Amino acid sequence: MKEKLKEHIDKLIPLTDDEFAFVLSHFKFEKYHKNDFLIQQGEDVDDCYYVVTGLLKLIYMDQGGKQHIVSFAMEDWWESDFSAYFTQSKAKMSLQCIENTVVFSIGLSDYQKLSTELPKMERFFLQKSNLGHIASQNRIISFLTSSANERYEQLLKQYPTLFQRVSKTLLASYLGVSRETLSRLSS
Amino acid sequence: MKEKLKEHIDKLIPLTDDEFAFVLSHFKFEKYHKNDFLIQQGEDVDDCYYVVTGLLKLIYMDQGGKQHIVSFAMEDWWESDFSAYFTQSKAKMSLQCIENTVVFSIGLSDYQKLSTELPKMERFFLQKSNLGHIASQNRIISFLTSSANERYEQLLKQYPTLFQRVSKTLLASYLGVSRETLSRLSS
DNA sequence: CGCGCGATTGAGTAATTTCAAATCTAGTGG
DNA sequence: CCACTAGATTTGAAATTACTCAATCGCGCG
Repeated sequence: MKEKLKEHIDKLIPLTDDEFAFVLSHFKFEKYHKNDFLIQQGEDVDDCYYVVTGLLKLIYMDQGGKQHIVSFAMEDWWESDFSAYFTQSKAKMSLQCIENTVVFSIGLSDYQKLSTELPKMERFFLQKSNLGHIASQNRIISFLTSSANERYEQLLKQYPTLFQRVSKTLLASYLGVSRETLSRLSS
Repeated sequence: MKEKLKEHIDKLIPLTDDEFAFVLSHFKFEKYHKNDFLIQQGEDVDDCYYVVTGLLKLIYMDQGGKQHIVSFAMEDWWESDFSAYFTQSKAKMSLQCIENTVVFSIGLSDYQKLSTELPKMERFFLQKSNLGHIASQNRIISFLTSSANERYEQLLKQYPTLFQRVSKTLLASYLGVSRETLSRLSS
């Protein structure tokens, strides 16, 4: 478990064993079961999560009670309701397990302490944040330029494993179409 | 001009005058005219831009030659094709002036040097990147949960000044609808 | 005045939604 | 092994929404 996190960080910013031990001391190791909530809409967001194994969904519930998948968080992903996390406000989204999931979590004060005390980690978080920003922008581009059908094909190409792990209903909710429409798409 | 940048950074991370002078030495000061390109799709992306005054559009052109507005960059915004910038690859998007625009620009090596030599700035860039990520996610949520009509109203509420500064055609391209459809929306 | 550009309107077509019904699938108990 | 059920998926049909292509309108500017 620890090794996975170390390798993950090392890919961007190589750390010595001592440095990694220091990093690790800021994290909590947690296991959740399918359908457990890590974050509940309307409540405080204490932690940011690194997914070791399992699968999470970040969901936004609209006024009509309909759920929308803002993001899937797979192995090696970092996820939270970042807006609520960084501003210490109530969650606008929920983070829930699709599968049993193992994470490392870090509270905001530890996140900041770690960033300050080990500049390499601030660099790491900066690069991760940039990548997250870029990923979101690519999703926006796919909404702007592609039909539901094309978005579906892009998703399958990019994350072929999702196909086996989540229901079509959830995929539809991620793509922004009704489950009936998704069911009628080609391929 | 310099004062605007300093105030902007100070809002998140207060700097001494000496520190700011050091920061500023990494930036270039540039003026562009309406319709000028700061970044051209397919070419190298040398810089990231802070908009002092003016207005930019970040556009993605699809296979059919249709332009899509990924983002407007107004006063105090940071913009670039971040993917191409950070990975030193060719631009997938163009950045073009809607109005005459004044910017501070910074090359990647200066960005990295500055981040390393002045940790406060790495902290600043991290916070900015987080905010950018959050903004993109909110835009995704509005695609998932809202009709074209609602997205239009949200945009007007959030950036009422845009309304006077850009053509309806561009607004439509930002919202992901045809200009004819936008023209038929209420309000 | 007349040109050009952006915005609007009209009409037909295509895509998507909604609601309802039918089908499929996996797990359970007889 | 079969019947049964709950949940997910698919299909059908009507209604809505958005798109495209074309024509028209409105206005600023030479």
